[in-house]
Amino acid sequence: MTICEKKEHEQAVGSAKREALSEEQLGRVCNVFRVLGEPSRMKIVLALTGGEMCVYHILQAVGGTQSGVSHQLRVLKDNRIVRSRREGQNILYSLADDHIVEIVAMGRAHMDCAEE
Amino acid sequence: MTICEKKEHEQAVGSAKREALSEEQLGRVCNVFRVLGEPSRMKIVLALTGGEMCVYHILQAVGGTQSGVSHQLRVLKDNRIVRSRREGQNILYSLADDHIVEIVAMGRAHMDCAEE
DNA sequence: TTATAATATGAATACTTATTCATATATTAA
DNA sequence: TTAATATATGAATAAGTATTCATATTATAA
Repeated sequence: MTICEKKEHEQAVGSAKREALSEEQLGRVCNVFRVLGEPSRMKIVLALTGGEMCVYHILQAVGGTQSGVSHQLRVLKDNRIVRSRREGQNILYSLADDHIVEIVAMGRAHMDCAEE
Repeated sequence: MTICEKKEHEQAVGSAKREALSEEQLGRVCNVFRVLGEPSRMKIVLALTGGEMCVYHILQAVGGTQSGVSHQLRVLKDNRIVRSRREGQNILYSLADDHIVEIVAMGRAHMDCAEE
């Protein structure tokens, strides 16, 4: 592979390098997507679109094991996709912010247009 | 774990189940995010935000090996994140549609607000 | 029609991460 | 203060997948 000398490409390379995110920023952007890219977690996020829920009800909504759902909830929380508050014996989970709703909506839109 | 009888939760469970995506739909939504959740691929996508590029220039922009980038490009293409066209000896890659640009922009926005 | 350039691909390996199992913590009720 | 409920967590394993290496394919130029 020697050289492709298209001027537009070289400009694009230049701007790509200038505007490149730091490793840390890149990691943070990717984390949001990586976390949402797992069906078991996406199910939880979609369930929470309907509003705040305790773990017991999340479990009813998405299925699986208590331990599994709990682990996934922690990943979601660590990555600020969801937040939680305690109410008595229950911990109530909800989506962390509106970005999440929008991001998921975009994902669904892409899914629809990517349908074969 | 016996019973949490909050009426709102039960409604949320109900609507979550009614509106649940099929396994196949769920898989498609997740794929978009899973693919974007890998730094090596996100770098490529971000590079292509600046416009169409051949593999050689993508390689210059993101680093890594030729084989590695090529494999990642295939994953991106299979999931309709990018598309490609041949021009002589070169294959030119570009983002598949505007959804991608928007999804990535949202991811960045979430990253910013999730900053500690 | 051979050589070279540009890109793609199969197989193997190395990493990452989801899931499971057993157990721990925290809250309320008795 | 003991028992029960609700949720979380550590460690182990299993599953998935990124990366690498060697090689194949496709297009052009000599």
